[in-house]
Amino acid sequence: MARIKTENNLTRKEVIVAKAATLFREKGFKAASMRDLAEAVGVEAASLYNHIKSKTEILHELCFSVANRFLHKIDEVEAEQTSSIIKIEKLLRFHINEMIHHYEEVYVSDREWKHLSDPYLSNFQNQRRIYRKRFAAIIETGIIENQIKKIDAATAVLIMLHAISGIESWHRSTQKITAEELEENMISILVGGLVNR
Amino acid sequence: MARIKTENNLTRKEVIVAKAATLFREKGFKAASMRDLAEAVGVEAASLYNHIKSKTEILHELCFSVANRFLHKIDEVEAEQTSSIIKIEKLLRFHINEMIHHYEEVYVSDREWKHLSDPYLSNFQNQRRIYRKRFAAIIETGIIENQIKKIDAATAVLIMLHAISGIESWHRSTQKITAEELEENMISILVGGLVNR
DNA sequence: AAACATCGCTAACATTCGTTAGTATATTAT
DNA sequence: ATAATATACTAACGAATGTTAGCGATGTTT
Repeated sequence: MARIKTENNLTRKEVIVAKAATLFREKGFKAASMRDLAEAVGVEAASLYNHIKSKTEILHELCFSVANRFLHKIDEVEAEQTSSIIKIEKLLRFHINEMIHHYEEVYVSDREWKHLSDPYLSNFQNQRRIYRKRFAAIIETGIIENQIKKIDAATAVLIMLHAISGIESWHRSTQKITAEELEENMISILVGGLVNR
Repeated sequence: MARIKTENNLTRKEVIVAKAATLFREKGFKAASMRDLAEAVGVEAASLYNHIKSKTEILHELCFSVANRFLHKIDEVEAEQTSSIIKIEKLLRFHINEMIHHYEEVYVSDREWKHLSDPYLSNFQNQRRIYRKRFAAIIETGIIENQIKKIDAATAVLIMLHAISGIESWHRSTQKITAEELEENMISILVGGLVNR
């Protein structure tokens, strides 16, 4: 009888969620069926329900684990006694590395959260809105201190975050530059676009 | 008997495709059903098939009409006798305005092309790959001519294109800056991130 | 080895999906 | 007015979906 293999101290549920992240990224949440997921895990569809409550619960787990990591990071960065530019660079580097090393989860959280259902949906949207406001506030401080050129902070945030989601293309490309090169290139362009000179 | 209203010299098919664009953006291609679309158009689901061949055909139409506009534009820009920076700025402004004024179509083409089926799928992917290469080539020329800082051109393209897709957030936000302000802010940050100084 | 909990299986369910067939009703052309 | 065409309707199809019930197999604890 097939059994879900658990390695690296992962629970069976965590194995399912991880496989689901890959599948949701590849096909999209709606197009990925529980039978697809079951096959990827090596088990029958019904067996999944010994470990998870529903398909949507998997999406919850993915979206909120990602959101929490970002919220935790911005807490940390805000508390630091550094310039706005450095704070922004730190946040950007965190985003970039999350997108590089936790590609599937971050991507799914970014693109498929629409399929969450209330109250999780409004909750997620709120967190997201607040996160962006806090990010924008850092930029605004930088503008006041003349480190950053006079731009609309909300627009800047939107550019930064979406630009980073472009790492998706990097993952799928055949001739990749290294992760380090990618990070430095992105920082150079994005931070370079902000600084006042 | 309900009839599809056609205004502005649009065919009934074009009305359906336009409504579909809105629906596909809101719910995603897979989650938007033909019955949803029928309701939006004000007709029964089966009636749609007097005008379109299939659900996927609608997606074809959307994706390729958008892709063709961009290909046409890059043809035009490449032929001009101007600096790389100006060419890039022109392309960016075109992207920005497409995203502002043909939001639904462009967004859907960008996010839902995965649900195309072969041979349209590979065709679309090819066009996309070629477009990005041509965009990157312009950037590389700019680097050689010392107008643009030494960066990986492919990464720059990826940042630019994804950053612009962030206009999605602008559309959904409640307190919008004007379209003109948005355009100038984006150009300032994106072009500012490229130039060699 | 017995008892218990965990896990996976088969079978089936109610829905929803895209789509087709066949027919009725508008609109346009003769 | 009549014929021809375009468009909409109702009804239904087969396939795919998420999920549940019930049972048997496996693993763990006593």
